[in-house]
Order: sequence, then structure tokens, then C-alpha cells
Amino acid sequence: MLDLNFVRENLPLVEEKLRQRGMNPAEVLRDFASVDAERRQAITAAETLKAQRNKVTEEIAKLKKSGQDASALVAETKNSREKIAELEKSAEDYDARLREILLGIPNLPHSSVPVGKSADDNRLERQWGAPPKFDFAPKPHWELGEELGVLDLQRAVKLTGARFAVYWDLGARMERALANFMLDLHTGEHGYTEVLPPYMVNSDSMRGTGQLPKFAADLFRVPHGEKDFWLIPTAEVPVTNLYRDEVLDGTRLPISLTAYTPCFRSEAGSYGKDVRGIIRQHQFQKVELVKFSKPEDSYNELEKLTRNAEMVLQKLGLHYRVMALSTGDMGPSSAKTYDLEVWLPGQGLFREISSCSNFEAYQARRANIRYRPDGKGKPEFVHTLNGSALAVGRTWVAIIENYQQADGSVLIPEALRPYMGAERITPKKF
RNA sequence: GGAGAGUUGGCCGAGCGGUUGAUGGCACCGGUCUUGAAAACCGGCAUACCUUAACGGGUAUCGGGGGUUCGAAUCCCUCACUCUCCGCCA
Repeated sequence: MLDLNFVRENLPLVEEKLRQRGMNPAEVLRDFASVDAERRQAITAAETLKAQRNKVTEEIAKLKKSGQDASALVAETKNSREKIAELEKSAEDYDARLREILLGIPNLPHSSVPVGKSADDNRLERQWGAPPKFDFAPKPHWELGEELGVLDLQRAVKLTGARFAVYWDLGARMERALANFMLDLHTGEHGYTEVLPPYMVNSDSMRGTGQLPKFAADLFRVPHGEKDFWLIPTAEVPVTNLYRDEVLDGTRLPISLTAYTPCFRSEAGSYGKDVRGIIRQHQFQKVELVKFSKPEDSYNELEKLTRNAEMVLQKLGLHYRVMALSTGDMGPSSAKTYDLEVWLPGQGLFREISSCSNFEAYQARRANIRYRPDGKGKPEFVHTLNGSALAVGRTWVAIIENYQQADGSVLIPEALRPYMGAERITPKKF
């Protein structure tokens, strides 16, 4: 959410940024200016009447205290009650409408973000490594996984349905190994604190990070009594909400947290997309990085966070590139996003494996996460950042496809061997 | 799941339905005193919104929501959370 005063005072800028995102300002902002004016008018009217009532009420108290009759004043005030309720209702209505408009405005892209319509306009920032060379035709992971006996999609359908997976033996072990490897790297070398949050959250948390109310269709809902719980679509939700409605001590910033969690996504509307393999699943695991930063440091922190995610790929020896998403491809809450795309030889393409974003104060304003600069003074909103480091399932895919051998086995990258207790995966039946 | 107790400002802790945004203490900030510090004393110390060129004025907020009343931190209902006891259980 943007700041109301900021939008009011910078309407032309907001409109320009909306156009950069490929949106129609008139549609997004609707009648912002008039609703804003009417809201203030309604508030003033209601408060004026309340001020009058409070004065009369005070008079009544004085009269009663001195033992005098106050029935005339009581009768007078009785009438104003309905009117006040009416005006208050009207003020609330305008307020709700204005808030709805405000919530519908996406974050303003940072000036360094490439302006463009789609993913085609994303800017290549850098590449690392080179694609592995094969003297045979590399296979996609779904074939390798089945042949090796480590990935079982058939039985997952029996257990649950499409877009779920069962991992066996060293396949399961590799998931666990990758999680431990990533967490050890971020906590041991990059200064992050490990967190293990709940995998279900309440609606307030989903609102705090913006999944609700707009994107309920993307989530798994768990009815619980009168209320709902929601399966988290990313650790970003519980971890960012840790500090919801809190004022942090500025001297403690930046706060860097990492969490390994499953992520549940309904993938509504993605029918027919990535149906082969485990690229797009209803449940996958991810190691997430989350930072709470002072505004003046947040872009520096975004660079660091992105490098922290890249380090995982480098240590695993996986070829990748870094893309700065264009204004047309960025998520609505983000001010700037880098995607890491890993090379998948079995499919012959780069595939998103991490997305690192600076939300500036957009999320913090909504979740009410503030800090006190130097431990004193007025609280200000923090900047929040997050990124995957990495999506474990897609890392699993990248290793299987990049390290496949002519004999049908898969070599384990050096860095992962201590966690795997093995150097190679060879075919086995399940 | 059952029974009971509680939730007040950064923290502790008062609060007969009527100048209570809220006594007091701690913490914090400024000052006096001091070579400096401590102590003591004096003063300051919530947030959001509306209004104003500004000074200022106003409204709301005592876990959330609703109700009673001219008027609610105070009474009623409801929900959430915390604590104690019982039951069940990994």
C-alpha cells in the first residue's frame, strides 16, 4: 500500500508509474480525488457534531454535579445521536472506498527498473558459469527421475493428485541435503538467523503481505471453526508477519532471517502449463531469505540478498543468469525484482529458480512494521525484502539435469556430498 | 472439550458511569546542582486522523467487535489471547 498523503500530492507521478506497468491509471485510481475529498468532508462533518455533543455532555455533568435539572439538555442531545451515527457511517463508507482504491495501487517501480511490457523486456544483469557439454542428448528430469527411481509422480497422483510428487531414496535425501546445505550457508556465512514458522497462518497475516483479499484463488484455505487458516504459499508470509504491528529498534536493523518451509499454491489458471515434471507443483519446499532494512540501506541490501542466493548456485556449480524484471513483468508489491534463472539442459532453457525483491515500505505500511531510528524519535516504516535461496524442488531438477552422465547416473555436486552420503545416484527400482 | 481468573500508555500498576488520554512508579529526554558522574530537585514524554498559512483547535483510541446511556476504561453481549485446574492426545 502506498501512503495516502503521498498519492494525493504526487498524482501525476503515480499515474506515470502505473502506465510503466502497463496499467490504465484511470482504471486503477478510479475517482481517487473525489472520494478523498468527500471522505474528508464527511469526517469533518461527523467530528464537528461530536464535538458539539461532547460539550453538551460536559454541561450535563456540571449541572448534575451541582444538583440542577438537566433534562432539557439531555433531550437535546438525544436527537443528535442518530445524526452522528449517520455521518459516521458515511465517513466510514468513503474511508473504505478510498482504502480499496489505495490497496489496488501497485508499488512504484524504482527508477533503475527497465521499462517494458513483459518478460521480453527484462534486462540481463550478468551470467555465471557455462552450460555443461554433453556427447549425448540430455534428458529432462522427469525421465531421469523415473529411471533412477528417485521421483514417483504416478503414486503421488494416487495419494493426492496431479502436481504432487513422491521422492524416494537418494531423491528424498537430496531434498533434505539441499535444505541443510542452503540453511548452513546462509546462517553460517551470510549472517541470517534461522526461523521455523507455522505452515498455516490466519487471514490477518495473509492481508499483511498482500495475498488477501485479491489473490485468495491462489491459496489453499483450511476452514477452522468460524475462521479460516491458510497454507502458506511462501515463507515470506509468516516470516514477514513476525514483526507485524511492531516497532523495531533501529539499531538492530537490518534484520536478516532465513526459513525452510513447504509452499502451497493452488496454481489456479496454470492448466496446461509446465505439466511435465516437478517445475510447477501444488507443494514444494523453499529456503527463503527475508530482510527488514532501513530505507536508506534497502537497495544495497537487495544486492547483497541477491548475491547470497547466487552463492548457492555457484557452490553447486550450476550455470545461471540474473535478470532485472521489467516494469511489465514485476509483481505488484515490488519496487525492484531480480530473478535468478538456472540453466536446464534437459529442456534447453533458463528457468526461474529465485526471485529477489525490494518492497520498500509498500508491505511494511500494510503490515504496520516500523522502526525507531537510533532507538528514539518517531517510528518510520521499514523496508522489507525477500528472495528464494533457493526453491529446493527446482534446484533438485537443475542438479539432476546438469549432472546427468552418459551411463544414466547422476553425479552429486562436490558441495552437496557431505550432506548426501553419496557421490552418485544410480538407477534403482522403487 | 469442561471450570475458573485475567488483558489499561515502552514497562510495572491505579482507576465510585460524568474535566480520565487516563493517578502513581520505572525507563527515556532536557535543565538546575557538580571538575565529571551519581543522588536530589524542576520540566518534558502516546498514536492516528480531521482542520489551520501558522500558533492552535477538534475527533478517536484503556485486547478486537457490538450494545445500553445525554455520556463507557468503568455496565451488558460476543470473539480473540494469556494464566490456573480437569479431561484427551503426539
